[in-house]
Amino acid sequence: MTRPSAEPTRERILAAAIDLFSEHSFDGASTREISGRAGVTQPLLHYHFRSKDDLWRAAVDELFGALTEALAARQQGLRGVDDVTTARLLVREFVHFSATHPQVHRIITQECKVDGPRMDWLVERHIRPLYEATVTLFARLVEQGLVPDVPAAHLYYIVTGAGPTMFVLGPECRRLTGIDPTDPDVIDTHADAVCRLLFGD
Amino acid sequence: MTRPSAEPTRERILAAAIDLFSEHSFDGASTREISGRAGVTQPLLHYHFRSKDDLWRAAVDELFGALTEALAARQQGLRGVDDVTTARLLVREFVHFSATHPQVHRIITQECKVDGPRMDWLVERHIRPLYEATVTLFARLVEQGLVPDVPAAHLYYIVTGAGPTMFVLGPECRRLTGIDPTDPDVIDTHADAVCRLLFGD
DNA sequence: CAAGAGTCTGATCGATTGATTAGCATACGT
DNA sequence: ACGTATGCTAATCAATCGATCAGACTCTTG
Repeated sequence: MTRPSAEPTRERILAAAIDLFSEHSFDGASTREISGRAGVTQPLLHYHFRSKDDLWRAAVDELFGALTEALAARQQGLRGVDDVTTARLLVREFVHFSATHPQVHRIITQECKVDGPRMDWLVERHIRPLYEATVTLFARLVEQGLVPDVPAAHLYYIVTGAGPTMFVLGPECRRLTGIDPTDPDVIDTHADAVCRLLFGD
Repeated sequence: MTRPSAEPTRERILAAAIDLFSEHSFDGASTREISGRAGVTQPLLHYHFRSKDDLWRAAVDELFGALTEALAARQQGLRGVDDVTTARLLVREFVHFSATHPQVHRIITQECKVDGPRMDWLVERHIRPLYEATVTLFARLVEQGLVPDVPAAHLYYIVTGAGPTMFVLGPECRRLTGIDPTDPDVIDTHADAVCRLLFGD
């Protein structure tokens, strides 16, 4: 048997941290709860990550890295495609990712409603690149009259609001409407709806 | 000088609780922080409200009471008006209220992403009535072809996502876009944008 | 004026928080 | 084979959490 590698445990801790930070907020998720779900002892968190704050940053890096990668990969396959189709498919990809990874928008809504060091870090490191890319694409569409004439920043918040909310509030959605927000058909229906409102039929 | 009445202090405590619960979540807001902002001592919270949980419920009642009242008052003034115009103006009212009271959607996104007694209580007491009213109105509009043919539940989550998100993430919006989400002109622009996407020009 | 109810504070409780320390066990380098 | 670095745990730290209790102050009532 080989010497136990640190990597698998690190990953298990990060996965537990992503879930619990996104569900219970930074303050609400205790290090003991995270270590418990990861199946390790609490001091091990401080061995792999120096502090709770460092653990949060590592978890957010992992989560937003996956989002950025998914969007970049989708865009790679769309070289030469016209702007409307590109935007349509990127919005679909974003809705789909938000449905399968509701933790992203959960963490955003937790950290970005109050000023603080975590918000500063999150915005500059992960959100701003996505925002800039979204806004330049939407601005081109508005210029060409392919999308209602709305300031791009407002379009950004409309998409990032309308797309993920149903899945961020997944448990509420199930209880309130009876609809299962993890059902692939439901996800497709929602992506259709958002795209239809934005780009027309 | 008259004997100090309990009512003003109760209101100050509730106002502080609404702000801090919505900003830092139930776990993240300590009773000492709330009492400090309200200018009273911490044991006084347990005098006016039996527990932190009771205080949270009272604060939520106050907050959602204001929302329900604002929407009801708006609808009262629209007796006899056609469905599209009614929906348009109610959505505008909702966006405006969400902009001036971002605490509403902040608390929803905090409590409704995980099952629990607070979510059950919040959904059945405050959210379901608003949901039912919204869905029946939207279903009529879809039936008349006045709104894209999208299941009403999805329209509900699109509106409750696209409307408040810019204001829920107010500090982020300011930092990310330079736009001041408390500016009345910005609020109007956003309400315009949401209505245009939903109901056309 | 005296008794009592209502409003509020200081002191303190046990529980839980993030963090630190000392030390155990195992596999690798020499 | 021996020493050492790596991965991990048990025990425990001070700080903070929600909550409780006894008592102080003030106005109302009889």
